[in-house]
Amino acid sequence: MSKQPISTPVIRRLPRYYRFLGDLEREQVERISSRELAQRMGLSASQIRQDFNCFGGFGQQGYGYNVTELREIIGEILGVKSNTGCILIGAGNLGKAIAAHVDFEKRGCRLIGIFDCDPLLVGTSTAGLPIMPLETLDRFCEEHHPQVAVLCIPKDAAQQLADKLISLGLIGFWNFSHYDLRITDPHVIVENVHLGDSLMTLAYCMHAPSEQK
Amino acid sequence: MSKQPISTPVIRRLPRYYRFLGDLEREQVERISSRELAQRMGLSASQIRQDFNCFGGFGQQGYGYNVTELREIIGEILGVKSNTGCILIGAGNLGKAIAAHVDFEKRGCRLIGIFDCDPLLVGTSTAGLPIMPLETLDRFCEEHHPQVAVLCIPKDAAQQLADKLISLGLIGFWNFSHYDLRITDPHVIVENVHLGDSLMTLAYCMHAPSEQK
DNA sequence: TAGATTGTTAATCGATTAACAATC
DNA sequence: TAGATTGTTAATCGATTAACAATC
Repeated sequence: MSKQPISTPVIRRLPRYYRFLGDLEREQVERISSRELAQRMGLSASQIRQDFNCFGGFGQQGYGYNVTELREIIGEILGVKSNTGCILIGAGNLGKAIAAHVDFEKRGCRLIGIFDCDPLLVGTSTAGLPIMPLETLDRFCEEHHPQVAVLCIPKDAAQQLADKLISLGLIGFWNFSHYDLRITDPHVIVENVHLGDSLMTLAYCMHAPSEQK
Repeated sequence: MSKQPISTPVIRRLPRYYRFLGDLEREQVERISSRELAQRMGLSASQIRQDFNCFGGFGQQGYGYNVTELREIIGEILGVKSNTGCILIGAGNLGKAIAAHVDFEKRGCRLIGIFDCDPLLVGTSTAGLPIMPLETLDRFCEEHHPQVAVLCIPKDAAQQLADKLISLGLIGFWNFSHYDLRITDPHVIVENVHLGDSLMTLAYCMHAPSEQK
């Protein structure tokens, strides 16, 4: 379907398209033109058409795009129907909130294990899953072959744990530790989330000479 | 100091520079060249010099940059010494985790109030702050003039609440609701955080034809 | 058919990279 | 001084925007 690799900006816009199309579906909008969608999303119509045409022509001249159909196609591209096994490591405040708050299933993921090294947490459960001791991680991975690890651990532990997880076969990291993982293996994908950076950006824009985004 | 507005990509890199320089300081590195820093951060040396020179020349030819000095300057630019009053609305899982996990102070912000509409939560406290009923929001804002609202509320409540908060004088939103706020007022800054989008991007990259970032 | 809107090519804009003179 | 590395200008690259022919 796609001939040349999709650029990062396009990829990052896909989940947002998917979200907006979901909203439109809920509003029972049947079809939408690139112009209308652009207006809603604060993008340009050109950009939207360019983006969609990275993957093929989903629209119809003179008509626009069918909302349901388009949403399904983008969902397909994003792999929302897959079932990627995820484990979460670090069941502190943030870990628990992510386990409870993020709808993994809707995004083609399934949270199958939560781990922590704190004996006080081990045995309790979050999001319907028992928190397991870190010592059982190896065995768990051998048995269940999770692909993604959600890291909610202190920065000092991150790199070492990531390396270990790679050796256990993990190939994706959703990293909330305050540390930028640097992985050499090109097959391993890392998504670093720095909430602090996001807050600082907001703070900067609020006080910058001429507020910009 | 700055003549023309700083571009978004540059702004988004500033907190990351600040973080890495903090690491270097902790490692007691005194000076660093753009080349070395680039290597560490996975950027190009050119880009780093360009970025810094948006704000003025902080380096010294033949020497490089003084780590402590540079970190202080970037901190200054980011406003880490300011004291922006923040309130958090929605003390569910995610709200509590953010209150507890994000170091507001280190980023020039101060969390001064937490609100929720759930009577079961009101009266309890998180991150050393009592959770207050939403009915007291107006009064609180009139008294304490917070500038930033952290929104950890359901998507349906977001836009309406944001509008109300703007009328109460708030000018910045750190928005975790699953809804892209669209604010017309150019003085109001919005930073939308979509954790779900981030997870989807990761999932896409893991399964995309040729994994890219 | 006429009107609308796409898909796609070309033009523009902006960000990154390369190069090098300035200078510590 | 010679070597190193910045600050800054020019060249390149890539993403966004504009334009328009194709077509529903």
